[in-house]
Amino acid sequence: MSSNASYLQELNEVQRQAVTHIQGPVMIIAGPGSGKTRVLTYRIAHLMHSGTDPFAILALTFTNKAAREMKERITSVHGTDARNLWMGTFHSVFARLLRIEAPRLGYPANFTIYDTTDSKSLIKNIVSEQQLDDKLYKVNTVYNRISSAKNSLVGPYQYVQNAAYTADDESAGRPKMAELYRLYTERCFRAGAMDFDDLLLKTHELLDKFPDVLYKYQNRFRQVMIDEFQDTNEVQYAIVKRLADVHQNIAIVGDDAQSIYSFRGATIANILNFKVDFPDTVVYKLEQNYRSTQVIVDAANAIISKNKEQLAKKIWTQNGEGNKIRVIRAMSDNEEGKLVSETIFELKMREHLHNKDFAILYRTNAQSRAFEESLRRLNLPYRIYGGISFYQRKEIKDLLAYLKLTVNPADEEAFRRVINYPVRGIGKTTMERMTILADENQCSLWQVAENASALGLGRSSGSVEGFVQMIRSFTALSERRDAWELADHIAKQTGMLKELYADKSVEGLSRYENFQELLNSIKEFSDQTGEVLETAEGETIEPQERTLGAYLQQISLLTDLDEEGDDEDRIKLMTIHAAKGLEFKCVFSVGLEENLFPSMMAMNTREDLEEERRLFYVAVTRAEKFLYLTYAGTRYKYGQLNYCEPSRFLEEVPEQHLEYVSSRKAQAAPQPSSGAAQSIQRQRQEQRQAAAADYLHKPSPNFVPDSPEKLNMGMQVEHQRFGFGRIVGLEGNSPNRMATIDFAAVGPKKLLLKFAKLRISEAAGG
DNA sequence: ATCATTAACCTTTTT
DNA sequence: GGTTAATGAT
Repeated sequence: MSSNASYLQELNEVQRQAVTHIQGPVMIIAGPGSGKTRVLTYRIAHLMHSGTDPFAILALTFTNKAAREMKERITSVHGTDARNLWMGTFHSVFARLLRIEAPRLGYPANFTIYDTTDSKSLIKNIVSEQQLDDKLYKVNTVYNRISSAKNSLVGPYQYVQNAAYTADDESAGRPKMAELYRLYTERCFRAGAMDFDDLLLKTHELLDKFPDVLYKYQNRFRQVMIDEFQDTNEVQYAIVKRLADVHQNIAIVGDDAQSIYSFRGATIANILNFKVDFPDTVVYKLEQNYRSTQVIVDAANAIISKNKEQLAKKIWTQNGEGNKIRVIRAMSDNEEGKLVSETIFELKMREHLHNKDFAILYRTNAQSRAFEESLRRLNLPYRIYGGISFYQRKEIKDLLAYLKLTVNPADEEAFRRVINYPVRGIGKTTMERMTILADENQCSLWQVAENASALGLGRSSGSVEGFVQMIRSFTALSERRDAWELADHIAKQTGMLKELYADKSVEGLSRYENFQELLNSIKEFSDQTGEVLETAEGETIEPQERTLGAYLQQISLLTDLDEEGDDEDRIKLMTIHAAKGLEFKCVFSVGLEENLFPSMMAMNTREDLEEERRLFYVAVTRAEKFLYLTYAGTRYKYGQLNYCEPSRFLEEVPEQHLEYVSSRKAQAAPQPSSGAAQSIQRQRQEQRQAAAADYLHKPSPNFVPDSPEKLNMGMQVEHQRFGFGRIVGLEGNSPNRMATIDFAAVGPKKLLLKFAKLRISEAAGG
């Protein structure tokens, strides 16, 4: 290699081989913490370093965040032209491709992207229009059925002819499923809309139907890389397989042990097929873990070894042994929250950690509330990832719907959303009549609206046509104004802004703030200058085109995991799924109970259970230094109290790596070795005793912490939890100034003043 | 046609 | 527990 390729020095032997092997198919099996991202980024840097045009490199990830991170790291290793890479999520890259090629398939270039909510709302409409029983044809069922068909490359036409699908539907008493799929597809098409799955399915269709298009992209992308390959589904693999078919330069990176998305169609078969489809594949295994302690790596290995289906590999580490994994049992879900928060509070001080070093990982989003409450009570800053995204809020979707209509008036979901918001007297009856008319004429609702009076809509014609005029004026304006100016105009013109401003309730205020935040984000987008770039082939593309359409596309593929704020010093709360690919100094894997984790839905087949176990493996391997496993004895579900059994997964962690904690007092208590189940029994008793003997200090009713500058040697102070004590030592300078305080109840403790909340109860005498 | 109260549904996991 | 569709009153 050339002498200035100094970045190769930073890699171990296997990593270096994987990075420098740039001809032909490569499979990189990357265990947790094995420097996977490093290998990916350095490989791309190396490609460019070796003369590959960045425009010829296609790099696909599953999250925007992973893509963004990689771009940043490549830029820092290699230089500035990382922005020219075709790098992003499967969905965003192919949306971009479809933006160019969609007209070939009869879609407008400015097609709308339906998010899950849009899709489900459309399905709901169709089911009711077809006068089918919505208890039998549940929205979620229909949606999932259609989605999984799409992910398996089965279109509506193939669906009817596919005995496996139709037989399933028949036996489930849902013979109309195929018809619903057909209608749904048709409606999306008429609305000029693609759902998430279409972005993949239509890309595949495009490459399949048009040899010239296939040829174009096969030759454009001379290097293809895929991250988290174990999560790819059938369509995704079919697409990349075709793209790499000619040059065979394809590198996949993944870990079968971290495959946790089979519910979304991901299939391990892709890893097996890869070797068949690309017979010259060279495999590299990254097995050294740089992330976690010996104890954590050992425990993770033991857990995953319980699975039958897996590729052979042995993850090892040179890191120190580290602390034992602590198991905390709480009486209830609320106490679980309290114990976790208190443990964080304490550990943060003892180990001088930051908030952002902590993560609370759970199986379901619904579990977040107990932690949220207890963290707030202790004044610990946190951030919840997942749940309702910013872009899912009503006030946000409303404005976005106007913007979408401006770009693509055929968009049915956007139309329905704002046709009567703010109220303009177009109600249910009118909408029903319009829906029927659209169906009779095989056209969009918009086209019906355009001809409202001609089609005989009667009284409402006036308001409907007024609406049409308004949207047309927005479209006209959008040609002369940027995205922000238009959004601002719409907000005022429609009266939305006024209406939101008028609502002075707490929620109303927050809705208004969200609305402003959206306007700001549009402004930010508009203010960035667009750049027109040229490819090696002399073709012009505008990857950062600052149009309204581009803005809408970008945000429709955003998750709230992608939102800013990674650097903020907050405790992170998220599902284990969302945590994949991340690492934290200290991880709490919570809710380790039967029927929750493993989930009740996932205990029917061994495959399901093994996926849950891989999920547990992912949770455990997120931790660098400290790992806590917690569970509760009772938990509320739908507001009903349920008794819980400890998860079977707890028993799969080798006993010698565990330490059972009943309260802060009992932390150091030695445990004679015995079965995990027995220990859990014992823990139950200890917990009860500890609860009775809880010495915790109750802060004075008017407890308000004093600022750290006021503290001096010898002062009597009160701490929220440790009670009263005297300052016997002060060291360091702000912001890392520390005090040693001799507490009456718990003895001397060293506290970081930045975090400790202390109230001066009595100044030092003399 | 709109607002307010009631009933049902829900929870895996996400681009 | 909380949201959201369906019913009923103005």
